[in-house]
Amino acid sequence: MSSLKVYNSYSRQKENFEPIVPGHVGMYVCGPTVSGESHLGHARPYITFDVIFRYLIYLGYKVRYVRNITDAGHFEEEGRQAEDKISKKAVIEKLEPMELVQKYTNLFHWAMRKFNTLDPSIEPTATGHIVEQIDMIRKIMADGYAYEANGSVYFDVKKYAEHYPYGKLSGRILEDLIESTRELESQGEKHNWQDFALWKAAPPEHIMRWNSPWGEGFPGWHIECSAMSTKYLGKEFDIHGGGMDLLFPHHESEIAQSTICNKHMPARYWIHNNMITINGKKMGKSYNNVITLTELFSGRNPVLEQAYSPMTIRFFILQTHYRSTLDFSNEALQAAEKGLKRLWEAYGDLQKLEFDPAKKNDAELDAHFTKYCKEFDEFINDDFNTAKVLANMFTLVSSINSFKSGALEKVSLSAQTLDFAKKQFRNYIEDILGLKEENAADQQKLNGVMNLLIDIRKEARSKKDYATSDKIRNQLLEMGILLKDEKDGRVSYVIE
RNA sequence: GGCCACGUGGCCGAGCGGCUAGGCGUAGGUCUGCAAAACCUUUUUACAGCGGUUCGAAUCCGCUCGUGGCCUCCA
Repeated sequence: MSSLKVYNSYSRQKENFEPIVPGHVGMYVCGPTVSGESHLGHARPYITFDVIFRYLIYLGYKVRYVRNITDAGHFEEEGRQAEDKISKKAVIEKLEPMELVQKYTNLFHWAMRKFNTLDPSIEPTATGHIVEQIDMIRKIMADGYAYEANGSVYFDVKKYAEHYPYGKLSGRILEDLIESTRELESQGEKHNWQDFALWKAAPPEHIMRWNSPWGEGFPGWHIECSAMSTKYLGKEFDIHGGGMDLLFPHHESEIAQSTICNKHMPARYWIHNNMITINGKKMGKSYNNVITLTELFSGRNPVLEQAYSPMTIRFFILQTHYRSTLDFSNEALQAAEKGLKRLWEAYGDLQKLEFDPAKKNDAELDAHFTKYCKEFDEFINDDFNTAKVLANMFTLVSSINSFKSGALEKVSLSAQTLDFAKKQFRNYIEDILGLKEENAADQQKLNGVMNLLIDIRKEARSKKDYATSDKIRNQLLEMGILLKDEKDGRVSYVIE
């Protein structure tokens, strides 16, 4: 069997995956900022890394998957006034900051469950690790790579770049950065424009604030991931993941901080997923083109022609390689919906197939099935190419349907091949790709059925055909569905 | 302006030097009281343009055009 190869953003090539500690994998993925509702773009990394997590487990690794919750909020760009997005919005909504954070965290978890993602092993919050962050900043200062200014602490990028390969991950050269400064913003209290904040002094109106050796303030954006990944995964761990848009400055800064503090590059393999676009543009708050997950599930957004179920979206994302951009469109989602349905039905049929010794074995067909099923391993090992795995499945779907329709009635797979195919399909569809039966999506259809029954019952009652009306009500009750005649004449139902 | 990706048949999307990607759609057909659904088959100048390397290029190199990402919060 082939071995796992992953594309490492740091080296810009595919590398054999070899964990630091045999049999164990530590993986850190940048989690959501819970200052607002998650949108389709956010679904991509968490589904992508869920498949990676699942596959590593499938391979037998003991995986510790750490995905943080950024609940401390970050200050805006230098030059503009520092502001904490979370506390700003909380004032508007008249909520406690932590209340707001809790609300969006819950919503995020709800959506992740809908997507059938496995829970991370640890989901640390930034606000819960202020102490660790302060400790880390102190170490960096003690080493002389950070300086204090008016209660804020900045990382000295220029000094770092003199000793370490700053910019390697994102393909940036410090000199270019200096030259490419488009606007001559005042660098203020920073020594150099490229320096980034480790700690920011909080202005009086800032609600989220903590005591620190440098006065009241809040942590800089990048330090939380360095602190939490170090705490739970160690000074060097296997995989660090996130969206491509985090390459710079976020991950570059993380590398710098951790390298100084821990005397070690934090991660061996950097894995980045590409963006989801809409009309060719990245989906993002600043472009004002987001479709939130609740809108997607309910269809309540003007650009949506219909609601799309979580599994449709998961499948849609898996049909593309994670490092390619993926453009949203109703047409593409609808194609995914139909494709998933076809795959799922054939999968069910396959599991029901029984070996029939009375039928003639077709060696060629046997080889065909074996080859295509074996290739699942090869493709997923090739930098998690879920698109190719799915393509192979669809090729076999035709054959499976042929068994069912009778076109291949006269022949049969060998017991061994059938068994292998069943196993591979189950392992990949359910365990690795994380697809599941979608009862929730059928809720709408159930509604239609119920309304039909309710109408029939109404008609029967109006004709005093109580035998029929009672039959409907009583039999539904036996199934656990209670019809309720409301006072205003409407009929509702409850599933018990 | 700097750095980096990408440009595949009606649409979406694999592809990493030779061998069928796949999905959706289309067109035939099977099934069916009718319809829908489902299923089968069909879709063999698709690879932005122009050069080059090679026995052979969508795939490597160069140039041109186009789109996008990062450089600022961002998955």
